[in-house]
Amino acid sequence: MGRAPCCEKMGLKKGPWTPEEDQILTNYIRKYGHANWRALPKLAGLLRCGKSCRLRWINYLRPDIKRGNFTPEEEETIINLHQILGNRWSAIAAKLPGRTDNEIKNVWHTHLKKRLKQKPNTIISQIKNEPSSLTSKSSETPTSSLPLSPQASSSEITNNMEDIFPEIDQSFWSDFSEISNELEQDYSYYGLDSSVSGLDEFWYELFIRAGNGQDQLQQLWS
DNA sequence: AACATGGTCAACCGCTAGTTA
DNA sequence: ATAACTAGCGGTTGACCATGT
Repeated sequence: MGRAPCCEKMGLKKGPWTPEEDQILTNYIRKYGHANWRALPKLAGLLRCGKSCRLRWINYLRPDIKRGNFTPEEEETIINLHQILGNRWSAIAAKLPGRTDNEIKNVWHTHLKKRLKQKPNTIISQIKNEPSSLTSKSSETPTSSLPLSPQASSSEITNNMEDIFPEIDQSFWSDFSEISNELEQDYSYYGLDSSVSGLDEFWYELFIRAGNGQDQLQQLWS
């Protein structure tokens, strides 16, 4: 499979965007949309590659972008989701309307990672002491009203996670479903307790086991 | 005032998955 | 089936700015 050539042709501009370029790109997309990023710069009259245009639009020019500092609630959501999803920035961004994966990634590396390093046990102890708090805060849905019974099996949990995190894209859930099925088939191999009875305990078990066998878990998520 | 250092964030790079011919 | 291509993702870089010495 050949690698797509990008920005290799001489004459294409790189580096920071000027207000004029922003204006041209915004006007073009408002008028014609962005069905084909590769063709767009030529059609719009920009000396940029399609990739650069796409990034500029998604991370900066899109009208629904929320500017300004992250709220404590947003930061908490990022921390919680990162515990579950790892570095799946686009999946985390899907849970935070108006925030981009790039922005979340930057915030994580510049602020949140350090904060967690200072207090490494905060999240796990929060889960352990008050397991329902994480789920209800991050999903804005009270645990009691989740579409799960306290006796839900892991497959039921898996099937209902799309309702709990509706904005996360479909591909993630198909991956997750596959992994969860494998887990259910061989609980003992991964060291999970098959008597785990509900969502909170399921995640708690998973986090605790991740602490002891992170390699196995990383393999599962990769 | 001048320089060093560290933090922030926009943008780029390289890879993969999905689509099309 | 497979080669060519595009879109999207996560990691990394580098310019800029603030702060410390």
